Amino acid sequence: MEEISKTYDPKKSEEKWYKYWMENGFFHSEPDEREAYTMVMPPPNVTGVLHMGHVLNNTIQDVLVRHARMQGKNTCWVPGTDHASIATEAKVVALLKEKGIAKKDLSREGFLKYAWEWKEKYGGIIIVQLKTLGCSCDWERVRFTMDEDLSNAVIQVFVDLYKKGNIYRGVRMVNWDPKGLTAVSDEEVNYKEVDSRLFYVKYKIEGTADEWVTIATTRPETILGDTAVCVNPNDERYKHIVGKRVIIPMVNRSVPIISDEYVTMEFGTGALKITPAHDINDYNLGVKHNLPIIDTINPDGTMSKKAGFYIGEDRFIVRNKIVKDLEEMGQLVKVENIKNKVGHSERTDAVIEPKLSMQWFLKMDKISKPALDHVLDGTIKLIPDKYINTYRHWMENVHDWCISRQLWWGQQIPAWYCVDGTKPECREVIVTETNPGKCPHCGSKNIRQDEDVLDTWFSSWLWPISVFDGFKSPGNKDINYYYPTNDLVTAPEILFFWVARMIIAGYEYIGKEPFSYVYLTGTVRDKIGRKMSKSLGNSPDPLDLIAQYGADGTRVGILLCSPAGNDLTFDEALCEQGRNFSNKLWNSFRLITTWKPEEIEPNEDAVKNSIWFKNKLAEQIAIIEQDYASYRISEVLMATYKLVWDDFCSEYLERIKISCRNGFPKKIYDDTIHYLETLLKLVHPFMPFITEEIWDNIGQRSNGDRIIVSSFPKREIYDANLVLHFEDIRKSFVRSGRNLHQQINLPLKQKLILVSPDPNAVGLTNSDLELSGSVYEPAKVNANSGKDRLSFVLKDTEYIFYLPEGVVLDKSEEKIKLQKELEYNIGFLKSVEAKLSNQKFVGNAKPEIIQNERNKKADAEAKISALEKQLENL
RNA sequence: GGGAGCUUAGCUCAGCUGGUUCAGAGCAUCUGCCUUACAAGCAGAGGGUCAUCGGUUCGAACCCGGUAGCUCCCA
Repeated sequence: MEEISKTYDPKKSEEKWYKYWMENGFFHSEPDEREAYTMVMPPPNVTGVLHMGHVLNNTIQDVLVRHARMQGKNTCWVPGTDHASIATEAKVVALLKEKGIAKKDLSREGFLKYAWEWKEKYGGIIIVQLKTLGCSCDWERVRFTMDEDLSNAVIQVFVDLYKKGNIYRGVRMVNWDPKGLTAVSDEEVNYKEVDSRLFYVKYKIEGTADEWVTIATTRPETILGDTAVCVNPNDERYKHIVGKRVIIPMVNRSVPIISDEYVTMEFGTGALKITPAHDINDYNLGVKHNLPIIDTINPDGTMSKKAGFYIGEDRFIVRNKIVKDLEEMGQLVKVENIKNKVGHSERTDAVIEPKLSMQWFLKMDKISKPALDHVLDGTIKLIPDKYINTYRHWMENVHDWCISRQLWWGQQIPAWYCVDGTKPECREVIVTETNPGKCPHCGSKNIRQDEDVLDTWFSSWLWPISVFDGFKSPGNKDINYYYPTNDLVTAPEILFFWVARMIIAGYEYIGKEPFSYVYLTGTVRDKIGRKMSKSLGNSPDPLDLIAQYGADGTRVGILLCSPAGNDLTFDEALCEQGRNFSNKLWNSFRLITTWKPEEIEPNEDAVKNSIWFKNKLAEQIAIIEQDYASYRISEVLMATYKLVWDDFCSEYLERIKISCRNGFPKKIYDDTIHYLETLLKLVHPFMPFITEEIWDNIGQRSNGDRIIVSSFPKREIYDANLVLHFEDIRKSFVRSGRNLHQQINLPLKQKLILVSPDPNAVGLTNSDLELSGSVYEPAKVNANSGKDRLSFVLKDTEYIFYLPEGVVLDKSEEKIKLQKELEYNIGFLKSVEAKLSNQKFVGNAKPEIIQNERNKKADAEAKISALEKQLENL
């Protein structure tokens, strides 16, 4: 065999095995008689590049999929991308701008041509990047939310919901993004605390010479659209002016002073200016009090003609200008610095402008009911379940969903308007899947399709159904076999945006939940707790990490610290730990290859070591199985990590090295290979590449004999006492012997001479003695008596060692140590005795608990007497 | 303003039904080692008033209430 490199080289294996898996169709799924395990990937934005959040999310998915595959299930992990209308359109607009093309100079078709070109060229890079991470998706099933079939499904659903009366069109105050030039949903607005100024402006009361009312506002530019001033009816200060009118400065409009309990008396002056066109609360008050609406701001955030002043100038520039003008007019009373929360667009970060416009809405009250019920009744489980509260709260207070977006990139709303100028009485709205050609009401051919497209979430909420063509051909083989899917792995931020809506669609269109488990991952943060983001530049490039630590190392790095639902502060050192783990595994394999099995009988020591590890392995497999069942993925990883490193490498292999020093029995060799193979299987979901590589190297493998499709280790009966004995006796003995060496600064090579009791009597073996740095030679001591002695207590038995010749013991240190231990044990005994003499404890506690205390008492007493004897000996 | 959650070692987190020495793990730190698989390693060690105050209980990190700090959601 050629020499194996001292360190594991990920580059060689990663490309090789990914290609191999693909070529052999291990990722691909077709319905068959096996149990299905299905997962749909949360489709990343087509504009995106791989970031740490994706690494976390997709690694967890891959672990689940690989585990299920090894359990013999027919696994199908559907990848894909989301068209992300706002983000993508912004990207394309920016690219065109660079080329000197303005969007407004293009037709819809012309723009979409560029957009598709962009998508083909740059879109979905992220999907390819997932391959380097080792994701075992079914690439033959990759989907895009604007694929023809998926788009048709969106249109079909829109028409269906419209016909059911769930979709309506209405004027609403929407969150307008003046940069993206579109409405965004409530959920896409981030409220950020910012430093603002609160301006106090006085309005003259109509018909008086010098009576004024002072209002406070953070947005003086909206004064031009004021249509009332409102005070609290209980406010004594203003009772006398309710019903009078005030003059709005600059525009000199006369507006009423109204009263409403909505107004907080304590804020500002207690008098609130009302601008129904530009504030959601003002709008609601306006509706209530029948106030006129004056829209003074254009879609791009500049002042409109209706404002009368500053026309065409930006709202923020106007804010400063109007303040100056008001000051000159003597109507600015004072300015205060305050902090307030201002809505920003999640997509463009522009300050949201509340704006009235005609939008399409989906009624949520009835349709969302099953989605709430089935999470509460446990049909769908959220992991961790603390999110149920949040989910319920949202679903019980759900708002209608604004589904129209003023964009071109996306599914155009299938609504046509009759716009025939000659027949003004016909304002027919026709909602239908295909262009009706003419108005069914008046017969006019002058009809125009709605310009807007649908919210991207209106596509992705259908994802678990549409990727299996459940709308195009209901009841087809795929949808019947794969739906409901099993798990969904996603971020809590989109629990409502996406998860809740998928559940709604699932019940509405299939009558069944889209998935059984929702695993919510945490947010990846940097070392100082900031969310990792492109704009902050605080995220490492995952591809760099993979290049540096290997895909396996990176996967382990991100999972080491990521319990479900908790944020994780990512540190590159974790990937280093992952890489080191690869190397550990690699070297254990390298050690085994140096062994040449012989047809000899193993000695007792070797047999004992092997039996111990067999049982240890079984014990841990049971724990791992349990952890998988409860989705404690990072616990699975940690258990596996320690099993490989501590138990297999540090204990088992080290002992076997000793017990098989004089020839390697085939029986033990075979056991060891079996153990390694079992461990590789346990590790495989986390580290697919290195495990396949080692697997391939430790045997003659046929083409189908690959770890990726091997069967996951199953729970077996094991002897818990045997495992316990190893920890309590054999391991403790070794540790104590080593400690004694450390204490007296004696190298392990210089052996302590054990004189009592017989190690065999308590089940110690040669490897225990050697690892502890001792030999059992009581005969030798007779000649040496008088030498210094060391001792320790192991399970209430005292072990006495003699020092090798020429080594002198510093007794004082030893005494101090023993004294300390004695004191601790006396204290412990006291606490146990106190418990046992407490009548209430004895009367109330369960019998087994009391027995336990009695055992503790006996143990402590034995230990104390042994320690006292030791001290005497010194 | 309303609601939810969190606070355990220097860091990141476990701790499931209140009861074994239950105060844990990994990393980091410190000490000693280039011991023939691995220094990306080996062997040891130190480190916590379980945020805080009170209550329930024979017994509380765990259950209940108050307080402080942090996070998220809704307005």
